[in-house]
Amino acid sequence: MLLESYLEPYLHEALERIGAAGLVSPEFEVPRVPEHGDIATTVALQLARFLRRPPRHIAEELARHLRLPAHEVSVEVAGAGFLNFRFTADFFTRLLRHIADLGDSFGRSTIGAGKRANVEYVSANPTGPLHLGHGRNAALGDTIANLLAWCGYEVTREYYFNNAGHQMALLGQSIYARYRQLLGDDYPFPPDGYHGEYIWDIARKLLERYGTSLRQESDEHVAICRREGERWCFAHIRRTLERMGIRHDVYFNEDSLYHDGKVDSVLNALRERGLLYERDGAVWIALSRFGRQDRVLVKSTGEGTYRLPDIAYHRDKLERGYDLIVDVLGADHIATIDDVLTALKALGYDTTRITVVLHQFVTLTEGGQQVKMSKRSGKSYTLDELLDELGPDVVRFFFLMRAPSTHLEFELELARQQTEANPVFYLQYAYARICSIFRHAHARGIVPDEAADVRCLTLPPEQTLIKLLVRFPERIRKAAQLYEPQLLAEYLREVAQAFHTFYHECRIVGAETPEQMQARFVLARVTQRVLRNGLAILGISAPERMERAED
RNA sequence: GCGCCCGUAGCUCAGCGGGAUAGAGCAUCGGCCUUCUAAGCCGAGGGUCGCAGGUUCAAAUCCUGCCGGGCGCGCCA
Repeated sequence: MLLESYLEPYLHEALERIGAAGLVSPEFEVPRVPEHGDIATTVALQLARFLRRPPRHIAEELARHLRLPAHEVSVEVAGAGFLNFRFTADFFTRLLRHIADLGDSFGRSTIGAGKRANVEYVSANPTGPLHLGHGRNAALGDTIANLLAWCGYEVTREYYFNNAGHQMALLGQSIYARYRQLLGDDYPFPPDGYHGEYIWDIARKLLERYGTSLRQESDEHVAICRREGERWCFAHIRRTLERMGIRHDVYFNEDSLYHDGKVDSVLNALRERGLLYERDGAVWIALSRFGRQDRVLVKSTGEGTYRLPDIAYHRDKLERGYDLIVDVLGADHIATIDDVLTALKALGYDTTRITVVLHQFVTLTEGGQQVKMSKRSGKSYTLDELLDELGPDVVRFFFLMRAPSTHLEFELELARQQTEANPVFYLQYAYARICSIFRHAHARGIVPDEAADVRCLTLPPEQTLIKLLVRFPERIRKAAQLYEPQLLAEYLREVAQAFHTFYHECRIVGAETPEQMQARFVLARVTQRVLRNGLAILGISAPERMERAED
């Protein structure tokens, strides 16, 4: 239970008694320093201007009229007019008992119960391997989906697969050119073609499978290259994502929007609303009516621009009836996504169901110097190379530990360190250490009692840890509602820290009494669950043992 | 030129639905392993929260302007 919701009725009552009910809605905050109590309200400060009285006086009067159960909570007036509440140790141990009984459901909420959410992420074109930016997108999207699931949403994880259009044609042409070059032909490479080494790999595969039978240039042969290239790239992408523990529920093909008539349908709908016009042989959408720029939807060649299927795709997601649609996009989509949303709004859709999570770019550094190219391949770093070098846990954590809206500097030297410097190991170590305690107890024939009385946990390290654990559900909810996984990462660091401190000051096996030992087992068990489930939401493994690095 | 994001400790960043002494990690310095994993704990130093105005009882947090950095502004995706 939240301390706020516990206090609200008492506070409301006191406000009524002093004739100040309904003037403001009381704000609560968790004080930065423990001396200021467990939770504070600034309601007296908020009321000062309405009551035209010094806030300190209002606070004192409120304190006098608060009828709090003394065995649970006390109040004091402090500073300019804060009301600081301090709960008793007994109150917190009862909360601990409660959350221990919740087991693995502790942390889950029902704010999304009965609602369906769709989270679209990665959605990279199948024209090559995934890079760093895709990695950040993947980690963010997957974690946001996990967070929403913990809030009770029924979550669909979706990948929008851009397999129509110009870029794919270019992929086919690039592969075809390499294929011909492998045959020794002096065949020109397309000017904007894909230069990566993998294009040669695909061409070699084609050579193995088709021999020289594609040598005669034709649309059909280039189409074979395109198809094989798409298949190769997509398989590659899926493998990379699987290494990060990511699997989508739905792979939505862009070309299906054309085949199923959804592109035509959206064009018709826009035309009916008078939002389309022709100029220079192209079809434009009149977004300038909504304060934006007009854009081409159908090129004079008859091809759609990428905006057209994007609108059709988002319309399709809206039509599928999701209560919440989340798009995780890189900063380069800033301009276009607003066009899509504006068009959908013009079609009468409720676009407030769509939330766009934009993340900024990733720069890779090593010793403070920007790394553009991989030393191994000489090409720009791929996500696979990063996973090879660092493993999925470190990669995911580094992508998640910063707010999406900030530029992310991925420091290779720090990430490589398998020791104290690396923040991800700090969390995993706390978990492994707890597991070790239970192993140690088991080896000595001690059986932890899950239902033990925990009222004796009144020491500062014990109380600090309990107070932190209690906040787990609230932190998940906040991270989910703001789409900011780093809030959870930071919280888990605090939990790990509080546990390490507790560990150093309080023995479990070897406690003063059997009762104390059993109570501390319960505390360790709840901490273990919070760490395991928190790490699972971030998509990071919780190892039951970690070998100590050699000095 | 326009739009979005960022400017907080030597470095990387939390905090920013306003609140009481601005935090963490790394780096630096000093303590702690006959006891459940020292990948740990305890402590120290280090800040005009880019600058200037404004709103407020109260601004790192909200508003405006400026300065600095990133990204975007195609009949490319």
